[in-house]
Amino acid sequence: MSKHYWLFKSEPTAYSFADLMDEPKQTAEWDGVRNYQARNFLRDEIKEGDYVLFYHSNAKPTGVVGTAVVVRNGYPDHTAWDPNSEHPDPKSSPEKPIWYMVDIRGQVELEKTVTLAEMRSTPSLENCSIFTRPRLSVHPITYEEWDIILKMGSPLFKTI
DNA sequence: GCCAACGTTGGC
DNA sequence: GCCAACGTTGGC
Repeated sequence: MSKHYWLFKSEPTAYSFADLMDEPKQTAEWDGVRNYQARNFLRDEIKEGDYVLFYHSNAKPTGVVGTAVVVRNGYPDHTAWDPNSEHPDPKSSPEKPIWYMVDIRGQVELEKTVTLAEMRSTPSLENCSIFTRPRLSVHPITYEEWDIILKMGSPLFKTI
């Protein structure tokens, strides 16, 4: 059972990495995903103990800002059948859930944001899912990509 | 099952 | 605010 690596996108005006770190136990439900491909990852593949890069989209600048770890496997997203939630879906119900979420716990804020522009100009990241599948909000990434991005965001660590 | 229209994401 | 790239919807 090897760990897998993921990149989760969030608009910081909606939910930022700082918001996650302000939660009790730095833990939150990753709710509101309403895309089938991302849903499949959340429901079937993302497991407790997997690592997550937290990415800010529609930000200045956009990029990876921190890390998190998955603390609960996929389970039905109850906000879908709450008409007062931000992403209601009347087709989903407790009996027949459509959408899923995991819980994540914030770990470390990067020393510096690894911007999308920096990642785009890094040849070893050219096959990264964020470039090959634009607009997806949950991406699988490789260990190599995880490692490269973390080092880009940790210049002090890198020089030790 | 095809595909046009429409909606959303998200970089710029 | 613009718009490219996709995903979804619904008529046929």
